Amino acid sequence: MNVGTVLERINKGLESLRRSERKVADAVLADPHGTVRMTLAELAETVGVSQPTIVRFTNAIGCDGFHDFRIQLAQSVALGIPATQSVIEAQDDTATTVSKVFDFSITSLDHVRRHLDLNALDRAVGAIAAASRVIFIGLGASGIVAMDAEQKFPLLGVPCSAYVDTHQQFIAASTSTPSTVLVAISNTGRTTSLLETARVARDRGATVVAITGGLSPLAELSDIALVVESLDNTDVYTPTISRLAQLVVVDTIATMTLLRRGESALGDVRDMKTMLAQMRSGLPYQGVPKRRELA
Amino acid sequence: MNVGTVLERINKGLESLRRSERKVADAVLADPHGTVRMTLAELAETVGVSQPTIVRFTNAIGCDGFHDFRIQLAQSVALGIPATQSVIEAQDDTATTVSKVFDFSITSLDHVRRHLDLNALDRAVGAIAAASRVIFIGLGASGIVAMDAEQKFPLLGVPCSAYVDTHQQFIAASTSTPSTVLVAISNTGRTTSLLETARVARDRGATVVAITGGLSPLAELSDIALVVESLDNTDVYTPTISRLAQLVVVDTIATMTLLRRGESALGDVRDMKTMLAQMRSGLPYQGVPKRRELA
DNA sequence: ACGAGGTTGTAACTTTGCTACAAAGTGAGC
DNA sequence: GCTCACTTTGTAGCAAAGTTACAACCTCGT
Repeated sequence: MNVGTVLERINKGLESLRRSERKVADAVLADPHGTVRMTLAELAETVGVSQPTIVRFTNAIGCDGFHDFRIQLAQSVALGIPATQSVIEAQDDTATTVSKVFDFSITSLDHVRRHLDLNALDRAVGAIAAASRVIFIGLGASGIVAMDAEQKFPLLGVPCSAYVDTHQQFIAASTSTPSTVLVAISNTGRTTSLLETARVARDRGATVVAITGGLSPLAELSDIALVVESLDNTDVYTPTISRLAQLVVVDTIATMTLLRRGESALGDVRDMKTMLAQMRSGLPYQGVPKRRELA
Repeated sequence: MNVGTVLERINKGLESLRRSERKVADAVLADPHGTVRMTLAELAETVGVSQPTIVRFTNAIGCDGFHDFRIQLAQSVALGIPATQSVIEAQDDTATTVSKVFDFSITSLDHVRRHLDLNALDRAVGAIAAASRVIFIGLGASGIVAMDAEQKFPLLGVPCSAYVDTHQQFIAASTSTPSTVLVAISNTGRTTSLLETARVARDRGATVVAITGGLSPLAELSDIALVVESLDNTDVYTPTISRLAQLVVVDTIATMTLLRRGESALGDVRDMKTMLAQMRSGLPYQGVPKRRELA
């Protein structure tokens, strides 16, 4: 019952509400921000129904009284109005557009945060941490995520590479071994060439990890499927949000891998950061920094 | 006074609180999630102070009574505990680690959403929409953002390219003209080579847009500075969050550019999405789709 | 040690949200 | 087309929560 944010639940349960309660729902959806600051009496007044009706409404959508409703609504509003309930329009001014784009991004991340399969994540980290070689593949926006991963994992001592070219992806998969982990990134999970490549890797005994937007052919053929639901709606104004969530999932895997590697890898990363800061400023190489004690 | 979320404000004002109020602050920070569900009396009980003290505390941190405090705290908690107040630790289990990484990402985006300079953004969009050529440059994580932009802007009819190699960046800047827009992406805003390149473009009359993490040499020399504060803390476990916010800012610019271009560009994007979906599935090219009426 | 300033708690008060019950509306069956 | 059972909505009183005025208490300087 209580899955998703209040706003999502109101939308979903809209049909099963009584007529007066429906009026309440409409009023809340019309101005969620305003509703947060209202008292029970005020809301009843503006909607034009009695106070108990409001309370019954809050119960109907899975809240424990008006108090609980108000808090949950406040939390929902804090994240923003999700893309499923809002559209960017041509007449929106700058502030509105910025709000909407950020709202979409934040609510999307919140959604993934709630729905990520922790068990699958654990297994993916285990596989990557144990791998002799990690290959990230993706096309388009997912290719960006693959390249981002390629920047991150070598820091942790995991030898890895990313390929955003279908031929090179195929070649890499063809040379994989049972100790290889192939991370295939695709929001649709249906891109033909990527599926072929993943099959090749699987048949060569590699572990295939999929980062994908839902149940899909890619998810099915992979050993470990990380489903990152993007809630991308079809509106063309809506920027491609899926890649953000994918990036954060990759961040999470990287962080967890680092945690497993323990203090030694941690020290390496610290040294790297120090040296990188010097390099950026154009300073000559000054030798590997002395290890400070750990925090 | 009321800048930032409640949790941030509590942390900042910690010193200026009375002793009993300080006890309240500590209790709230120790368990923000639990505090949200508490009543005034309960909180007073658990902290070991009187109810009016709680109320005075809420006023001290800029809330209008306990009610307002609870709502603001709920909103703060909904976004998550920011990286400035939390550290990923080796003993964290999977669920905790995931929460923390997502919390850091979401609170960071929320921070940018609140602090983005809308005026600068407007000017950046105006410049890009009017440009004959747009060049995105960045190194490391910011290079990823540049490449992401390169994927997005051509869809809007803006001719653009991204360079993640210092030499190619320099060459591109050297061939820029007054109708060129150079978007330089750098979290530190201090990387020597990037600064040199930006200066070249500026001296050739190009418009330089900086996407950077704070006031920095890069921000100073650019025509339009988009400051995207990242709140990256120095902890090595903390993944590089800056790039996420940069990506969303690029998304925002792209969306606003599309809005300015109007219906014609919009139709192009729709056609592209249709054709791309076919191509992904391995279907042969079936001709440009007929334009449907607009939503 | 005494008193002024600031700090904290007590108690009465106001507002707010909840619930039992009554009234009104709705629809099926005769 | 009327009646009866059931659902839906509102009224009114009540319990609980938050607020405020004031008194007691510390604390620090003289």
